[in-house]
Amino acid sequence: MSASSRFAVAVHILALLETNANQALSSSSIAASVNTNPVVIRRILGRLNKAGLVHTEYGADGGTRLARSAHEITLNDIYRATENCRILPLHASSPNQDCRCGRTIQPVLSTIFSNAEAAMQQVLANKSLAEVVREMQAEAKPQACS
Amino acid sequence: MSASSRFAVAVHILALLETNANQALSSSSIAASVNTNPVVIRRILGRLNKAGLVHTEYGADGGTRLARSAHEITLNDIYRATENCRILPLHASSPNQDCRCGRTIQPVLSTIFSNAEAAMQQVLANKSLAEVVREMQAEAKPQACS
DNA sequence: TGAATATGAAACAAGTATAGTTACATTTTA
DNA sequence: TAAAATGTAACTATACTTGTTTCATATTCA
Repeated sequence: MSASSRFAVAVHILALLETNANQALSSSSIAASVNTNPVVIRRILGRLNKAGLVHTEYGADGGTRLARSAHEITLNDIYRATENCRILPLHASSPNQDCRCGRTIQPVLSTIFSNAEAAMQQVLANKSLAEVVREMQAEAKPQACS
Repeated sequence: MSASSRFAVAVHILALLETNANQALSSSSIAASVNTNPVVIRRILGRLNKAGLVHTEYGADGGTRLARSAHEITLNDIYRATENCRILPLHASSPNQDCRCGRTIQPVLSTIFSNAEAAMQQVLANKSLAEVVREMQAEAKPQACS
């Protein structure tokens, strides 16, 4: 029932693009930060491209940049670009339609599951990429203690 | 990772137990409504048993009953009993710790993902099994039209 | 007591998704 | 034209879920 790690990697990629906004980054250089294969990065960049979150250029000196300001990208934008499925799936095979319970459970659950997923996405929608980058910079600094 | 339908099936099972509260149900009869194998049902019942949501008895005339009132069982109780993992996973392998972004992304994401998951579970916690059964009964009746 | 009926658990197969890798065609720039 | 980059296909390994068979164990009742 879990999502994939694509979402986490996608946020990582976009945070990296934001902190290096002066240049286009290649999939290889991104892969070095994520610690994985460049093709894995390119697969995720393909989704982010299709969603209009990044802009990629071919060729020598090519690479990827953010397509819009980090203030205008929410984590939910990234989530929807990278994950396919309902996070709370219904039955694998259809319940027995000759049973009253089997007939009625799925429409009821479908509504509830949609509401639950919407609540999760609302939290993501309230967090921008810019905020994430700011929190990462705070994380990098030593904490003041009392 | 493929998604698990255990949660949906577990709600189905418990709704069936509630609507047949006068008798203990065998895994075979439950399986007939869910349209699957009795062993699949017993695996899920094992989790529900461990969580204290149902009570199972061996032997002829055995079977499973709700361990407490349907008003006192929330969908989040069922969710936590049946699903293991974080719903929004972090990176599959640890990012590059020599990169500032690689070092700081995971603690930041971990907090955000926890908040998002908590919002989802809050929706589930606000819905009792009794409400689900009521909605299923409403679903079974023909709708009045205007 | 012994047959019948349950559960619990182990073992296995099939299906599906992810993550990682290699390889190669294509595009762009110098 | 060479170099550097993307996009994509194909393959492997891994992991999880679902479904299935099998069998030991517990309980009830004739």
